[in-house]
Amino acid sequence: MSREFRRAMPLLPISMVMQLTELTARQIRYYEEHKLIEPARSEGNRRMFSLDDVDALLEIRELLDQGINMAGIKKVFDMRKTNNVKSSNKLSISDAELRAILREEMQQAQIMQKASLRQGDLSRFFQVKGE
Amino acid sequence: MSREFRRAMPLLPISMVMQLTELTARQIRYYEEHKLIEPARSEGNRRMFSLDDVDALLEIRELLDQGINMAGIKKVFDMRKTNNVKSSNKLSISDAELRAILREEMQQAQIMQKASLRQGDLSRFFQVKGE
DNA sequence: AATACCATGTTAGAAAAAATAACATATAAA
DNA sequence: TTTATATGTTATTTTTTCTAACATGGTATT
Repeated sequence: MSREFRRAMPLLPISMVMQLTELTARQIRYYEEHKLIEPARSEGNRRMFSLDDVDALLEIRELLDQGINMAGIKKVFDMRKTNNVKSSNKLSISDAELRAILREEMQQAQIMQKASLRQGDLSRFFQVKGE
Repeated sequence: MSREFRRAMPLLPISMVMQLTELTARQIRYYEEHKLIEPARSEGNRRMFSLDDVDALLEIRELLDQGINMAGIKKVFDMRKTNNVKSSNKLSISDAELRAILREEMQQAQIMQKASLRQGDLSRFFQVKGE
């Protein structure tokens, strides 16, 4: 419980998140606008991000790199959310479904050959899920 | 590599550290002046604190609460440092864990102290959207 | 081809946070 | 009492972040 709490704790200013995710402030705010993340706000209205937020942003970046657009990313996030509710644990069926959606979205997106950066996972810096 | 690296990573602005430790900015800077902590600096010269820094500050606060003055705290810190080098991990690790536990308990206490929403755990510190 | 939309860049102006530095002060030590 | 400690307070400047608006290159649609 407390580990989850820590990961959900809003601690980081946007500058740090920019560095960790290699996203611009504009992008981060845009994704918030589209409800992909919902960072907390400080008293003075500054966004404060949790490690969970950073995770989400890293995943967004990864999906973007794969040529998936906002609509697709939203779908992926929604599916993940509902899947988590149902089978509170790891995937297998959900994984297959997810791949299906990904393929679909990738087709529609006419992927261009972007050198696929390997996913910059938070595990470089933080304890993730397992530990 | 990762665990220590993560905990040593400078992520937090001073405002967060103030809330986590319940120390004033003045105090935190004063302890830095006395070399009890050495937070990193951002490009623009802002102090960025690691979780290790927060740990140290929590311990400082604890010792202060016990009536120990700066000189005493310095000594304690020095002893711990040399102990870490000499008797390697066994002692220091358990000690770090102890502090971690203490911190968790504090957090838990803060949670309990207030019936809160899932993301509202820190709502005395932050204004969370939709609250 | 022309148009519209999407995701992001850029810029301006305002507000908040944080830095340094100086001076103030209550308590403890000498 | 005088001095030293540890922290408060205030002023000023710099950095960071915010919102909002407009700009733009690439896709998709018509």
